[in-house]
Amino acid sequence: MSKSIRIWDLKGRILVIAEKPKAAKKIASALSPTHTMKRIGSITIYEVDSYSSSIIIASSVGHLYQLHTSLRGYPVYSYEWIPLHLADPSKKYIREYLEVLGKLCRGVDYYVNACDYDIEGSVIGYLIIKFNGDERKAFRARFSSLTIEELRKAFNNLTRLDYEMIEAGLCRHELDWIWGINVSRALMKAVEDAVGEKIILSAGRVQTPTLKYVVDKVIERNLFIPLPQYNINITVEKNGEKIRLEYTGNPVEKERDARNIVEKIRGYKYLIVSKVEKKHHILHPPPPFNLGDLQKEAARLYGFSPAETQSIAEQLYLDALISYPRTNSQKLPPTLDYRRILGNISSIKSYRNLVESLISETKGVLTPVEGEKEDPAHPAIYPTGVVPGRLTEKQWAIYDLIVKRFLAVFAPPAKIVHYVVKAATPSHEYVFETKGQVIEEYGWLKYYNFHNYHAGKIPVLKEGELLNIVKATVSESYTKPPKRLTKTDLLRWMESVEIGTEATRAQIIEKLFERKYLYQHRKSSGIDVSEIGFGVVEILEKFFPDLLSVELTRKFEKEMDNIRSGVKKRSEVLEEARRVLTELLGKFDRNRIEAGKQLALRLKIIQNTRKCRVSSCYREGVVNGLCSHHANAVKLVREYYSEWGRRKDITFNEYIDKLRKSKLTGKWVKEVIESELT
DNA sequence: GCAAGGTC
Repeated sequence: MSKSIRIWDLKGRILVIAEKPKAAKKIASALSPTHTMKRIGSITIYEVDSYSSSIIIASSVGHLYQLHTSLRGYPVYSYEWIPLHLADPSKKYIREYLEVLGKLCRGVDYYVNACDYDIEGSVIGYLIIKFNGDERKAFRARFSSLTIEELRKAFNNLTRLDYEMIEAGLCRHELDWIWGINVSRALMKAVEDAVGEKIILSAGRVQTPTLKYVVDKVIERNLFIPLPQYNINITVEKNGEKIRLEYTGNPVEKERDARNIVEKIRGYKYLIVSKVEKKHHILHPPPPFNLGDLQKEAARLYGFSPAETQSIAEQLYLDALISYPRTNSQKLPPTLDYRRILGNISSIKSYRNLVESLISETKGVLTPVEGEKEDPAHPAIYPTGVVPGRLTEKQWAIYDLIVKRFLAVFAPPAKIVHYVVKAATPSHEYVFETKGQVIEEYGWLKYYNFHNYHAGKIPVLKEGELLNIVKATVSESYTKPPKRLTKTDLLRWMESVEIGTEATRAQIIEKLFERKYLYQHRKSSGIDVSEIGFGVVEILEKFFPDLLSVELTRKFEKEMDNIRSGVKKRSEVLEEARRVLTELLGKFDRNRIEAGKQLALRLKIIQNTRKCRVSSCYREGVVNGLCSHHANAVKLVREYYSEWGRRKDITFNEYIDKLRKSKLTGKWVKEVIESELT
């Protein structure tokens, strides 16, 4: 049945189900400007009557059902959908929505699933109709934005229920559930069997690759050995003004080479300006915010965690100050009345001048820039124009970012000059330079004033000019370890490999902290991995390697596509997953006590009889009494000595002493220096 | 109790 149908052709009572209250309201407005509003308890529903039908628009609040099992132990493959408030007491507001929807479902002739048009929306509406109504009398409305035009089109082109999407969505839920629940239970049971303690551990398709990403970075840092390198610094003079130039060949690897270069330079009295280059760049405004971009900016400017920014944005949304924040889109709805919003914003004192300036600068022609990213259900984040009442300092900070970003998207580009001045020795053997950038026109930077561009000056130098050398020196520096990751780095990584969603990424990062796999490093904004964090990754690497890589997500996505295109059935995909898991869990069981002991060691519940010789280490000694990481550190310290020797005259003992005193040396390297090499 | 996903 590919034929579509108009909602107005249905006779009798029709229930339209939206994904959330705000969407229900927009749908009601699109169906009829004269719709009526009714309250049942604390819930609002809308009614639209025609001569032959009565349409009720009601809303869900996201998922109302959750997968659940009453069985203990693993492997467990039997589960059912139960109301969310029964599974999670913190969600008790769900109950009232479910009661209202249940009652409405039982009193109508037709159903329309008008949840967001994606696999989750298909599941949300389907389960409500399946458990409370009659899916044979159900239709689907398909729209990609909540504008009046799109909505009207969707309700004039209702199709049958989209079973391909529903099946794909149900399958995604079930796959995540059987992988997550079974492997989490296996980890917990292992510890319990080994040492009799109940500790909450978990693993999953999104959280585990994220943990593994941090673990790999921390291993790299902990094993880091800095290398010396040499910079040549030169100061020249012009009209009594001193200018510092950088050697274009910096850094130099060998100390002797650097000293030789400086000796030669000192033999010359002056440098010749060989090139003066000015490049004009146009810097276009950034696109309007999606949630990820907002989280990154709030972290960069105010140090807010992604979860905190999300929570504040949700509060602003519920106060109607901003549009829906859980969006990936960098595009504004073309039908939005930008002029009206700007007018309202200008009544806020701190924005009046900015808005006036924007209107005059653009001559009232408001064309927003947009980014590449899209979202099937929502546009980019924008201020609604509702004037805020009292806001906390943090709420104000987020609101201010959103308003200023919204202003900036209409503003003209900024103009920047990049300059490079090069000067060489008379032999042209050695070339030095000074670079910088200067703002010519502020453009959008005036509205979104959160960038460090300076209106500095360009040094006035001409090609062929001579510059007296006043100083030439060598300075020693060291290669730097990779930076500690922050929560924002994790969020950015999750976005880049496309795991998790706008709504869940920040929560999943927090979950890794709740499990105590990760913790905040004391003296920096960075993240460190705990012993149990390392331990869980090591055990999973051994028994459930699929869970550590983002490839599992890619595999799920392919299976969802197969289901949507009819190539595979949900039951086949689940059958395959059960087969794989049963085998892996079986192998795990045969090694469960040993795995449990390894985890218990890291939890410091038991002591290792064959502990690594490094006193602070809880891992097992496997190579000459050292754990694999510390053994690796010893090997690296020896290997790096030859590279240090090539760069600089130094004895082994002096080298070890340098590493011990340097802040750049990795933690495990320092530990083996203390216990093994002194 | 354990996942990941939606939204107040």
